[in-house]
Amino acid sequence: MDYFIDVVVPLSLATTFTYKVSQAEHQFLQPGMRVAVPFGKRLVYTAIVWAKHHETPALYEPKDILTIIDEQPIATPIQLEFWQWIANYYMCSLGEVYKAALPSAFLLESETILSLNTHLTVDLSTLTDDEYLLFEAFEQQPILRFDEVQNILNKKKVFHVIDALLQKEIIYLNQHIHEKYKPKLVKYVALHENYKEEQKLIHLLDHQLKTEKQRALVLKYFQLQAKNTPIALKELLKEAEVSAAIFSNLEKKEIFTVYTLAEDRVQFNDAFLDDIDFTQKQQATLQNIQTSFQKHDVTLLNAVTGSGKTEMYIELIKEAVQNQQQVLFLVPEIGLTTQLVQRLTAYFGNKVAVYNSKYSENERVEVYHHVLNHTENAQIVIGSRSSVFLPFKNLQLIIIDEEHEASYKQADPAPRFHARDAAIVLAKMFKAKVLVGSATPSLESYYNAYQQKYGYVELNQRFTNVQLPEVVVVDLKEARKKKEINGFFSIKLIDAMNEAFYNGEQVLLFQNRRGFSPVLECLTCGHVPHCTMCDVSLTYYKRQNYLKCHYCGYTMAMPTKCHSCHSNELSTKGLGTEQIEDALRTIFPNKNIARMDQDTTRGKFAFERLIDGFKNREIDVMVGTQMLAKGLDFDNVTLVGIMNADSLLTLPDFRAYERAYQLLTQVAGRSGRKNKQGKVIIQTYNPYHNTIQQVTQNNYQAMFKEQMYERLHFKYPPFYRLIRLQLKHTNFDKTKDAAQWLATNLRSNIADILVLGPQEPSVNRIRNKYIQIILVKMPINKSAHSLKASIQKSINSLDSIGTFKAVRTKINVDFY
DNA sequence: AGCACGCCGACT
DNA sequence: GTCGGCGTGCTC
Repeated sequence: MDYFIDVVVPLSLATTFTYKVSQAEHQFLQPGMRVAVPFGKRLVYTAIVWAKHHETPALYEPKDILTIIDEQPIATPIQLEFWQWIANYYMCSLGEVYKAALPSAFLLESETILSLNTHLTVDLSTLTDDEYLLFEAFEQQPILRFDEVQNILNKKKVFHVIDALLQKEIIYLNQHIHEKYKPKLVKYVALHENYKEEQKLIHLLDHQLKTEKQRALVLKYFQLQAKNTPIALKELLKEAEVSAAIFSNLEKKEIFTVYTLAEDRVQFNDAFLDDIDFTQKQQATLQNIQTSFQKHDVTLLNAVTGSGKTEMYIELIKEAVQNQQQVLFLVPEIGLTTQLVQRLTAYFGNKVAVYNSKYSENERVEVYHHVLNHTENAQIVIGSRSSVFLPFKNLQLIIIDEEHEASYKQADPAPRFHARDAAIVLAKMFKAKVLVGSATPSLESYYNAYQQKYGYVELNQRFTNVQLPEVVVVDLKEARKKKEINGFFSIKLIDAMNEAFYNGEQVLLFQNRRGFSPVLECLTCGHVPHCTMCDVSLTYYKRQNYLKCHYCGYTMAMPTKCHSCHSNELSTKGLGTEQIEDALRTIFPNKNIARMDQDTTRGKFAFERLIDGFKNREIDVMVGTQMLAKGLDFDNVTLVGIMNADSLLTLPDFRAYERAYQLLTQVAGRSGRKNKQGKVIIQTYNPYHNTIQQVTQNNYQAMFKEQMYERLHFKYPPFYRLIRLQLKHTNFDKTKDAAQWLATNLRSNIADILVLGPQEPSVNRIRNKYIQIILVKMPINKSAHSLKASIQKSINSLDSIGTFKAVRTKINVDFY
């Protein structure tokens, strides 16, 4: 009998691949274990075992695997089932899910290593120039990596040179696989065994220590030893306040020895438990959630900002933790959750682990292992969307905070999954409970609650007598007419800022655009500089004095003359955060002004530094983009200004009004503090716009009703499922023809769906590739599964047409 | 997705 | 003649 395994390779390929194994290997291997397999001519991939069987493939000769990597599966059966669901639902390959699901350090790199055959005398006259050059390099250094060869020959295509040397047996080749994960080693200190006996110890203390510093070091050692935990060298030196030189001296004299242990990077200080002071209202809400969980697996918690949502979460987590269950706490963007992590660790100490892409690979691997082994150290995982892929064993509670956030939906690369929706499916597999929370729920979730598919709990009272802020709308047209305006700032806004400053309070200003101004225009001929590779105008940055593309990052120096007519009358149009910052400095020259957007929060701690500066009240005004809206709690902000609400209302997106409502409400929620009502000023040219009115009246219901009507009428979610197909190619006509062909094919072959387009997106060229969009809508009550299969079929036919092969199709299910 | 292979035009 | 550009096909 022959033995085979089917494996998933980390590529975007639709099928699994079959390899041959020995009987012993077959017995040992289980689905979820990693194996290294040869793939194609010279690649090695870390594949994951999907299935075992005895069916000999008819059409090809299976290769053998190279090695087994794991002793135990690193993916659980539930995970593999979950991967399959993601691949089916979001129409992508298992390989793409596999790649997204594991920390990339688990996907071992294959590295080709070339070594010199030292037993051979080489006839140099038979070598070409390149071959000779490479041979010389080998004589210097007998082992070379592939990329080193590329450097030596100073070109990319080096295979033929290597091949030639391989043929002549001058060099040989071996695959070298290495784990990327290295545990961090920490040096610990122990007294040398010479001093185990008390006699000698006394002798040491009395006679052998020559200096005060040496004595201090040894005494501190004994002091720390009393705690009965390993003593880290670093800690000892710090506590004793001596330098490393003094220690190494004692080490040489064989008084101390050093040993190393692997240290977990992910460590927090011990918990200090604090009882939460619950208002009656909160107590009742908690009760309501628990009652709702008895009937519904998913419950929506609609809680206004500042109502003590987090305390509610903590209580629920406490219960799960007491029962040894695992908890997943999903958050939209981890950079903004430092405050949350601090609060949870205060209650649960080391039981809390954080999992997100901003942490290092090694930290991710550690959390993964902790979850896999169901250790205490990761009973509660706070994480961004990728943490739904962790290898949970006993997951019983999932909390999804700020559930309406669009960043839960992954856009690129595949799998283009929605973490909220995926988490709900995952919960079903575990029979776990899900709490989705928001102050401004997504229409989808609210509708689910409305239809009683989800349970629903409301908490509409703020925690500590903080009233909801007063919202004032300023009509910019009117203000301009009456000359009640100073640049971009209405007099009302300036007055309110002055009042806040007078009271020693802080101000947040929101503007949806970064840079100085999004358009540079020639006043003579109207020419606007565009990105050379994308169909967008370049954003002007005054500080750096350059123009930058927000799609591909291309920059060019600020022109002094118009490229088209050489006029030097260039003017900026439109408003970005940088320009507001500048204008503020002229109006309030002695106030501290800071800016928070993608451009100022680069680097690991830039964000924290800004937040800390603001918290410590070193900053009077913070100008920022959406980032300001995301769950930051400042206790001294009494005024929030929205520079121009219209930019939110004119976005070409069926969710624009919903998003505008959510964003404005969230930003507004930053205003107000204990015992003082906050103020929000919204500047707009459309003061009577429904959405603006709904925000000022804090009327979610009205927004919900209006938008649901629109969604039903124009056939959008939650009544219809959306699948967005994007076609991309360097040739405009080819892209368009392919899109036309596909749209026609979809229309004629699939009943029950609506096909819109093809159309060009508002930015129709990115990085020199043209884009066409087809939007497929299907009624929510039709079986999505078979319709998706038909769509896939159409795309496959497109791929099989010669001229359209090079056109890339991206599928985005539940497009956001 | 990578990556090799093969075909074609552009240069030492 | 070789180099490198791009289109095509394959990966167990």
